[in-house]
Formats: sequence, structure tokens, C-alpha cells
Amino acid sequence: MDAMSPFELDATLHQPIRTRIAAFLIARGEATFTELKKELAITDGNLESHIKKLRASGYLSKEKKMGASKRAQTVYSLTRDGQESFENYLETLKRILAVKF
Amino acid sequence: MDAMSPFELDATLHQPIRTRIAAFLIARGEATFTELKKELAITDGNLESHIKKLRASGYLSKEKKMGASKRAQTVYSLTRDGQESFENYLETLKRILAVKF
DNA sequence: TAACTATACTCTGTTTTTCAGAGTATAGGC
DNA sequence: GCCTATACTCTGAAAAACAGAGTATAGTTA
Repeated sequence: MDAMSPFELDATLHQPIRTRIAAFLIARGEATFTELKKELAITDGNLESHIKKLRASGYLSKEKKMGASKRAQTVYSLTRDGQESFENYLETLKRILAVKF
Repeated sequence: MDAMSPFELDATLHQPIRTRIAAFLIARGEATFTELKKELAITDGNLESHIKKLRASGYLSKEKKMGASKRAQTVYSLTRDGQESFENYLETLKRILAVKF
């Protein structure tokens, strides 16, 4: 989105909880609120605020899905922009940590 | 220091400015306030607060050095604990981003 | 079928963090 | 002796992170 220096780390993604959310969703494709909460072991309010931040950046999408049961369940996944930003974030990380990877 | 889950990212190091400070110091050994400021392109106050945070965690040392000139110059470098925490941080990152590295 | 429980959130408010800019001290150059 | 650059520190504002209470509703049990 905005032009960044090759060493500037995306503040939306470079945060302890959000890096994990993004990596988890890249690996798994999608997850429910509860799955994320279990994985991260954080409070509802905290998860909610990170989801909100990710959505405000346009990185996360929320979709209602009809599963086998009648109940609609909401799943979260990365948007295309979120996936691209995550890729760029990884590239920046590699540049910064070049010595180590 | 404190026991962390294998996926918890050290909050002192997993922050846009501080990750870069640590990586820069790992690569270069030491740096002055001005060198860091130039590298990061941030304000004095902002750099100061990140240095303070790193020092509060015991990761950064500040040393007065007598160089060629008469003037004593202060150099910053990672403490042993800082180096170890950075190594651990990298391991955690690799675990979380396994898919990608 | 009414009460209970679990899921899936949102809202509010507090604490902590991040950041900019002004302020201070000192050394070296003109 | 004055000016400028370096090397910080201090203060306060703005934003972020977080916990816990609150709300809505679907499914479960008595």
C-alpha cells in the first residue's frame, strides 16, 4: 500500500500476536475465533482488538460459512492483500536478519 | 529470563524499531547514538525510548570509550543476555514461520 | 420447554507503549 | 568567546494492547 523502505517492518504484522495470527492463517487457510483464541491463549478482548486491527489494514476477511450443521459459522482468513503484505513482511525480515537466515 | 511458550515472541525484540537495532548490533558489534539514528531514520526521542526499553530488559549496554580523539564516545552494544535473547527470538520466529523459511 | 451452557463476539476503560519535540550539557571549530 | 553539532534526557500526547464485563443466540439438558 504505502511505500516503505526495504528495512521498515510492517507495523500491522510485526507484533507478537498478529505475526502469529498471520502465520497461522497462511499455514491453515482459515480459522474460527475460538480456534485462534485457543492457539494464541489470549483473552477475547485482546483477540478482538487484533482482529479489528488486521481488518482495518485490509489484511483479514470475515466470512459466514454454512457448514454441515444448520448453524452459520464465521471463519477468518487472510485477504489477498494480507497474503501479499505477509510475503513482503517476510522479505523485509530476511533482509534485516540476513546474517541469520 | 521468564519461561515462554515456544511460540511466544519476545515483546522487547519483536517491535519494528527494536528488531532492527538488535540485528544491526548483531551484525556490527557496536554503534553510537548517531549511527543508530541515521540507520533507523527516527527522531532522538523515539530512539532514546527504544534504547531505554532495551536497557530495561538488560539487552543493551552503554559504554564510554576513549577513541583516537580526546573526546569520550559512548557506544551501544548487545549484552550477552541480549545476544542470547536475540538467538532465542530467531528460533521462535523460525518455528512460527516454519512454512516460509 | 425452560433453564443452562457454550460460542461468538463487542464495548468500555485502564495501562502501557510509541513517538515527537523541546530542553540540557559539552566539545570542537571559526 | 560564540556558534554549531553531538549526545542525550524529559515531558506530554497519541495510539496500541489488553482484560473483563456485557450481549446475542444456538444447541443441550433436566
